[in-house]
Order: sequence, then C-alpha cells, then structure tokens
Amino acid sequence: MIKKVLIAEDHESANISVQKTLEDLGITDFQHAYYCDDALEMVKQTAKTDRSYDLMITDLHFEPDDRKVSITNGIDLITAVREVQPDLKILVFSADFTTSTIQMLYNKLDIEGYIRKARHDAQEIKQAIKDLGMHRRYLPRPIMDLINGKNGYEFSTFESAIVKLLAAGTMQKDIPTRLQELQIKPSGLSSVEKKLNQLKQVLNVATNEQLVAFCKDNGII
Amino acid sequence: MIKKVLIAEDHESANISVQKTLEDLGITDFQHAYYCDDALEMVKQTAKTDRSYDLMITDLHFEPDDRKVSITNGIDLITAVREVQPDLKILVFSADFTTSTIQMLYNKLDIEGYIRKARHDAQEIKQAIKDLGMHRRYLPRPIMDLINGKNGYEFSTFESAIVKLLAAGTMQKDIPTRLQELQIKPSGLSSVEKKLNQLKQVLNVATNEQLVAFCKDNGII
DNA sequence: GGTTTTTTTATGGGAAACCGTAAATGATCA
DNA sequence: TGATCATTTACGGTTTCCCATAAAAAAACC
Repeated sequence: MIKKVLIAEDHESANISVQKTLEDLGITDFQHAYYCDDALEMVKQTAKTDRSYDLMITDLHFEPDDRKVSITNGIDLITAVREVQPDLKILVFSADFTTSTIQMLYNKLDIEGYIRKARHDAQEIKQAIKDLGMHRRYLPRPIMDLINGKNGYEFSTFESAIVKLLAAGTMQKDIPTRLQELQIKPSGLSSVEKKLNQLKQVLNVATNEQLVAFCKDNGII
Repeated sequence: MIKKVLIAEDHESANISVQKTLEDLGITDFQHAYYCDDALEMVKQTAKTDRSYDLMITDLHFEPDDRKVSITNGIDLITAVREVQPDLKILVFSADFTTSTIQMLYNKLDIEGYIRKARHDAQEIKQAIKDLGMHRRYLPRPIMDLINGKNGYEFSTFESAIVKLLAAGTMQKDIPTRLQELQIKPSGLSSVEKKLNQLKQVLNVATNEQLVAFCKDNGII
C-alpha cells in the first residue's frame, strides 16, 4: 500500500495536479521538491527511519536556473536515490515518450512505472498507483506491449515509408506505385497489407488511424 | 537579407541548436538572451543605431525562476519589441501549436514566421529564414492552409470526439454507439461521415489517416 | 543445376468506408 | 397549431479495404 509520497517536479502546475490526484486517492502524506538535490536530500533524511517514503514521483527534465545543483535531471536522481533507498518505488512522470528512453528506465533503472504527461495523465497516475500498491509495475499500454512482445521493435524503411505515406493521405491502393517511385522493395499491395497487419498486431492497434496516431505520439514518423 | 539575429530562448539546448542552424546558413552575427527582459533591452539598445537586429527568434514560454522579471512570456515580449523597433522581423519558435495561438500571432501581432519545436524544426528554420529574406512570411503548411482557406476554424466537442475515437482505433461504423455512450449529439453514422468529409475538406487532407496525423501534429487531440 | 524454403505478388469474395439522395426529426416563427 | 427551414438519420450503390488462398519469383541449400 502506498502511503507516503515524494514528488520531484520543477513545474509548479504539474506539481499541483499530482498532489490533487494523490488526494483523490486518499493519500495525504506527501512532500514535494522543486529540485533534484532537495528530493535526494529528503530521501536521505528519511530512508533509514520509520518516516521513509513508499513512492517517489519524478519528472525527467528539470529546468536549470540560477541555483547551482549537483543533480540536473530525473535519471541521475533515480540512480542516486536507488543507492540510498533501494526499496523506494519510483514512478516517472514525464513528457518524454521515446520508446528507447522508457525501455532504458524500465530495464536498467528498474522503475516501477512510467506516466506520460498527456491528455488523461491524471487518470493514468491513479491506475499506476493502484497497480504499484499491488506490486505490479505500470507502463503505458503500447510500451507494455512492445516489451512483452518483440522488444526493441525498430521500424524499417519499408515500414516507416508505409506509415508516412498513410499519414500523408495516400490511399492504400496507391501505395505500391509510390513505393516504386521511392525505389523501396517490396512494393506489392499484398506486401503492404501484410506489413500493416503485422504492425497493427505488434503495436496492438486496431485500425490504420490508430496506427498513425501511435506513430505520431512516439515520434516514429 | 537577414544578417543580424537576436535569439530569445530560455532553454539552453534550443538556444544552441538555433545558433548552429544560423551558422549553417552563414549567419554569424547573432546574440542570445535567456530572459525576455534582456532581449527587449538588447533591442532597445540597438534599435536606432546601425547595429540594429534584422530578426528576432523567440520562444513563447519562458520558465519563471528566482529572477524577478517584468516580461514573462514571448507574446508580451513581441508586443513590447514592436513598439521599439517596428521593422524588426519576428520568428516565433515554440512547442505550442494551437491554431488559435498561431492565428492570433499572425493576425494581431503580425509575426513574420512561426516554427514549431518538432522533429525537423531545424530544416524549417532554414526555410523560414530564407523566406523571410525574400520578404515572405513563413507559417507551417497546415496553418497556412487554414488561413488561406476558412480561417479561425475551431474544433467542436463533436468533431474532436470523432477524431479521438478514430485515433483510438474505433471503427467508423462503431462510432455512433460510442458517441451515444458519451452523450454527444448528433450520433448518426451519416452525421459522422458528413463531418469527417467537412473536416477533410477544410483541413485539406485526403484520408482519415492524414486527418489523424494532422490533428496529432497540431495538438488538437 | 535442381530442389526446398522463403518472400513477394496476384486474385477473389466479403466487410467497411464513401457518397449521393431521400426520409425523418427538430427548431423557428407566424 | 401548422408551415417552413435546418439538421439529423436512413438507405442503396460504388469504391476501397480487408483477408485468405494460391501462384510466381527470389533466395538458400544440397
């Protein structure tokens, strides 16, 4: 069960909304830090005591300003915190959404969860904290799928060309011609259809529209 | 011809990349400011001299920090700068991409160009500066289309709901049911089809996939 | 060189999307 | 209330997409 939470986040607005979300979940025992250094210090102060934190919610990007700091970003903060209190659960809350970053955090730094700053992030935070309370890790659905299925799925020129053409308004039946113009093989309509099906299955999306949305969200196209 | 440039941008990384881009264009005479106040002061100092700037590249959002400032954002900066040196060309370089914001900047503040911080923004900056050198204004293609066509197009809840459902993988034929669940009217399939056609025409896109891509790019969904 | 295996392309039937038109519903106003 | 107008929904024909299967081509192997 998550009872005591530390929020490391330089944006005041994000800070407020996270606090509000915690309150909605009935969690009232939380502190926040605007600088990584402060967050680390707060963990250090409490780690070996009965006032230790159960969860740290942290941003990845911290805006540098006049104050001299030794830790400038969330990744370094997580690394440092892990040394001090290894059992502290960590939930990353960031606008960054590149698959490689998340996979690194998940595989190398063993974070317990990742929420993207996006449309319904507050709802996601709630779900994530519930999952964490049940000792389950939480990742955004598409990333979860990537890790569970083929991990580190990379888009080939063929695949990215198809999705780009779709996003540019090319009708599926016209894609073979365009691929030939681009000198990309294969170019047959069946191959395009097959690849689209494959992509949809791997990425767990239902339609071409959703595929395009996913690729846009993840900066693939 | 653009020779002397002022960069107003609080992110150091963005600052560096803009400078690099300028150097690629053969522009070496540039200064930068991390605060709006500083940028305005630099314009004031040079406006009436032979050292005046040809172009100011500015962000819209500036992170507040310990320093007390009188101008906190790009819009106020642009307004103030226009008073001091009306002929200074202004290129906005921002992550914000809401149509209404850009149209306001373009129509009310008469900015010369707008670049979104995005995938290929450096290339766009180059193109924009070339255009500006030829006394042409530069806007992202989709926004240009909006302004040339119907201007000031705002997405209603109905429209945005449809596009969101598409982007979430809902099949078109299932959208009516979902709209009813969301208590959004109209919900008939014909109405959905009609609206999609209308959106595609207004936004100058050919397919649903392209529509989703456009809305993702513009932060509409 | 010929056989197997894989990849690519072609084909056809059925589902979904597209598009025009007509019917139905709802709003407005005398 | 009833007539008019606008909006929403229903329907049918056509195109595109989807999906399974088979043919063709290319690659790998002996």
